[in-house]
Amino acid sequence: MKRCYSLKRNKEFRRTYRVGRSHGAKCMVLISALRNKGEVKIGFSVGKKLGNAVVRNRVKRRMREAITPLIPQIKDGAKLIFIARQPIVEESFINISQSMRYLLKKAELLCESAPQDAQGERDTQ
RNA sequence: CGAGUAAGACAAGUGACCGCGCUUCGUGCGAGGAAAGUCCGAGCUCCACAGGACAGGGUGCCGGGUAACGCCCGGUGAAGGCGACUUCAAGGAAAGUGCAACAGAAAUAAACCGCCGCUUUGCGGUAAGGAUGGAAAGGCGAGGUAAGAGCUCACCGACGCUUCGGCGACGAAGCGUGCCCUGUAAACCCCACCCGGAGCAAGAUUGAUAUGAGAGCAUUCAAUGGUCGUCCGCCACGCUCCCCGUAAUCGCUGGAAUAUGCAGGCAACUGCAUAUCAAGAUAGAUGGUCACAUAAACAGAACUCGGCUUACGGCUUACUCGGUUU
RNA sequence: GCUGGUGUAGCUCAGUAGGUAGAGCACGUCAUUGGUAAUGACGAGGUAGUCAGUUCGAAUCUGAUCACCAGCU
Repeated sequence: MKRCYSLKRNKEFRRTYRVGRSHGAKCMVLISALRNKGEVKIGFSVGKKLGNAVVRNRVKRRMREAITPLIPQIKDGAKLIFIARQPIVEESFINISQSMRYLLKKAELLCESAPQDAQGERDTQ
């Protein structure tokens, strides 16, 4: 995941929290806000309760790696925040990326196009 | 074989595909021994080139090392352990002040009981004995005495002096003093030495907003600020509350650097020569999936170094004690 | 990253130039009441976040460590 897709400023985080709608899964929560213009921006929030710095970094890295193949399919102007929950620490990579797909589908942020979907399927294998 | 003591290095690598940051654009480089805690010491930066006095803080056996240190090395002394070995904030209590609960006759100064003597409602001598206590007037034995007492003597301890050894802390030997002052300085304190303050969110440059709006106080002194706690001294200048705004670049990695060899030193460490350049992010990079029998502990750089402390995995070497066998 | 502060009974807090650790609320028992509340009496509950050190003796002094809280953009 390139740096330019990441959600950075505290202000943007606050705006997304205020405007966005939330969807939950077992190991993470998605907060999403759809704006008309702009690029896709994705932020990750990993709280201190999950563990020490090594654990938190690993969670962030795996979440970033899981979202990367999905970025082209996300609608323009989407601002996303993924909040990690305790079970993600023990979760396998495949489950993480599947639950991300599930959350994005639930939030209706994926573009509907068959070949990209097929690509996603191949990735999960 | 068991129990222990000390020291040391390593704590991940290779390949495939897909990624991330830096970039001299080349498939070049890319977390640790503790990156951690922030407990010390420095570099660097700014504040009056940091001035005076008083506070305040730190260190505290000796010698050496170091840019510096509260760190390290080698010694001395004390304490612990059968031992290998380990630990120690280890100056001064005769400069002064304070504190020592309870118990005990008595706690820093002694006569409550006891013992002895006498001129016996008492007076005097006496610290050998007396359930306490952390600490009770050097210990123990002999002589001595009315009873006792370093009163006298031997040994041990303490203190002082001299000589010798050592750079020194100190040690050894000899002589003398009957021994007149308990503990606590990690209580205040005294002595010696050290410390200006803040910290990369330091600070510099370029922008933007703009001398912003409202309320209160003051308009000579003063007050306030300029990074010291107080005073002096110096400089600047209206101050306080509240609302709005606060971006980018640099600082940012070549350094008391690392590796190897030689030399000096018991060692810590130092000198010389050669070679090398090895993360630099800014919501914060080092990853994901798989294979190699199998990757497992503690753990993630944020200005940089030197230490200390704490967390933790398996391994190697040397030594000590005990048991068994030869 | 840097700088401060706090840990004492179930809860909220006292107490410190070192000497048997206390208050209020809450809890238990008894009294009071026809019964409950309020009230009164009695009682239980702590080794002071943890581990070392100094001291005869540590909640208090010193060091290390753990947890929590606050401030600086």
